Amino acid sequence: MWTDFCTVVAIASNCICSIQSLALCLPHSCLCFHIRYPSRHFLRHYRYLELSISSTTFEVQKKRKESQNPQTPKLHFENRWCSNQMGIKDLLRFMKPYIVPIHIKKYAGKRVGIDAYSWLHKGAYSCSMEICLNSDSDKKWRYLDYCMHRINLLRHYKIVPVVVFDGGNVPCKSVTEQERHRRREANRELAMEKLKEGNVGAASELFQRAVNVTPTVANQLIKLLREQNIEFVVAPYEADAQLAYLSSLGTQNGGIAAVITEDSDLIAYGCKATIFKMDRYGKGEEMMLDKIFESEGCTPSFRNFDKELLTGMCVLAGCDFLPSVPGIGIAKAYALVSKYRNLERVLSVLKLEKKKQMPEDYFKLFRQAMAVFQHAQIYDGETRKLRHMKPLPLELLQSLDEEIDFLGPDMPPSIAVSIAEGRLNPITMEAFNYFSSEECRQDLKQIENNERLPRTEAVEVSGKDSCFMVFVGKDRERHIPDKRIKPVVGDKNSKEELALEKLITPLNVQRTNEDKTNLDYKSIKIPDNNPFKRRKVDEWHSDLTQSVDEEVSVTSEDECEELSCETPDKLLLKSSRKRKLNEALSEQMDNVTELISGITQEEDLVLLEQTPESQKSVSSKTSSVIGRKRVVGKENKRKSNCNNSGIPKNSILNFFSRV
DNA sequence: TCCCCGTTGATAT
DNA sequence: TCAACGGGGA
Repeated sequence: MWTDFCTVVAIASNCICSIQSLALCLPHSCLCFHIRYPSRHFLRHYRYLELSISSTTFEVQKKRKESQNPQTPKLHFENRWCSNQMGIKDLLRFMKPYIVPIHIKKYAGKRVGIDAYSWLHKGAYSCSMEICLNSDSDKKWRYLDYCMHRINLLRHYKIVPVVVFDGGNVPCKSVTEQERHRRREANRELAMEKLKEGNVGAASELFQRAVNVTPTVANQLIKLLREQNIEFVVAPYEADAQLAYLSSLGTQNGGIAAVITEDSDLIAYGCKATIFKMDRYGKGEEMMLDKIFESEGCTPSFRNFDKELLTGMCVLAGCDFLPSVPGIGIAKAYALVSKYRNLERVLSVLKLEKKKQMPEDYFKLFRQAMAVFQHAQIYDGETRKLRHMKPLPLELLQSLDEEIDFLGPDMPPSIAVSIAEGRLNPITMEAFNYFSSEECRQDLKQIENNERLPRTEAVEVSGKDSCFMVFVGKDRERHIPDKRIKPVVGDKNSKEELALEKLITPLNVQRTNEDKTNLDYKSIKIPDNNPFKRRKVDEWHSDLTQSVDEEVSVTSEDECEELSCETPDKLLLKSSRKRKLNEALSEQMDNVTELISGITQEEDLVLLEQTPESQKSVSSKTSSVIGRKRVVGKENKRKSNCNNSGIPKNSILNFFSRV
């Protein structure tokens, strides 16, 4: 409503207004916005747009910066209720006296939480166009390299990374989320226009603003983490809340010593130690909560503050869940809280001072925002259930009229577990395919060939007293670490299958284009991008042995390529020769082939045993061994690929190649 | 005088 | 995305 109103004002008054303000306010449907939304270059050179309206069309004239009249009346657009603010406004600047530069090695031997989306977003900048266009280029996976590079950096310093992903959207943040989504979409459309015009530079800048890190994108990282046995959890809602909760736990209970993030919200959540702006070498800025409350003679002083007052100050200054009252910034918020030391009193004073500018329901919204920071829904890894960070006191419940859905709706434990373990998309509630990328590629090939393919689907089964998830599809048991998630065995008349009424994902669902290309991450193996050039001799040695193995793998790859590079005629001739040879030998070699198939199955089993769950260490030395195993595994899989392209699986050629 | 808030250039990816 | 700067309202 507000944005529509602003647009009407802008057009009706035939005014000249700041183009950035205009961009903030114009609604999605406004043609003028789409056509004239400026590129950064445009913004630098043409500061104002003059809007005039003639019967049916808009005319937009550019005014050069140099010729602008400083007296030009500007419409002041406030779009406060569509906050694009990330975290608490100006909090880090305000807290500067308490922020100290550190190196991540300080946390050697400790568990450190990571806000995964902050890294995913940064990583996505380098390949934003590829992600937006869903390109087939390998560049699309750069964001994974970025994240794994930093995770490897932590592991290098003997830090145990605990990666935390965002889950579903919290209802009270939905306005902010919608606004962000709308801007991304607008930028994407403009980027496409620029691309059509051939202006790749402008398009790429716009794609950077359009890139959206979806749970599907994040799930690619989850797959890598799972393969490397790196601890991760998908929060039911806000990752910040989950991280703050983990930071409140002792190390023995799965707690973390610090959080690496870019979001100042962690301070409002009461996180004990937060590291901001960690760079590629491990340098960052740290803020310890205890030091804030303890330090003397430092301004601003928080000696008389407690966690609640600090959170209150953050909410007053404006956060993702509630924009600030006009005229109240971080400094005013601090002054008020410091003076009255009671949030209710601060609100009463504020109401007297800012009567006109304060929304009627500000008190309620303030309490809700406070409740999000103090009582957010988090996943309890021990009980494997959702719970509140801090239990909701009765008084608070009463003051909120017992409406607590703004914290995010409750969900059955089985769904919470599936989300936390990265098997269920927390937004669409569709099951992720969590096979390895190689298997997915095989599946996709089969889909492309219109072959019938058993799929894995998450299905909610409701009983009288229980609700649990089942997974239907191939290799079920192997991929289900959660014992409560029951595999459905292929008996179509089984009771379970009859009960599959509430399908979370329809069985005939097609994989989206996004899913399809995302499954193709060819280097799902450990990205070898450790930034440290000086390494020990034994590391060089292990690298050398690894490189020998890689050469083996490259050779087999070359062989495959050799096959694929043949002309179709030659290939046909080759395969027909092989087939004839097979047919001739197959009859005589029945017993042998049975033996081979036995070997194949056994080998497959060996491969299965080398699933990531079996890896017990994430140290660099072990990972090189794991890497070696995986290379061998990869080689085997490649061989099976080659088989698919021409040689029957049980053929004698297979046997000889094995020997 | 204080400090909110819009603008701008720099920076990283 | 962030820090710095300056205008302008309180």
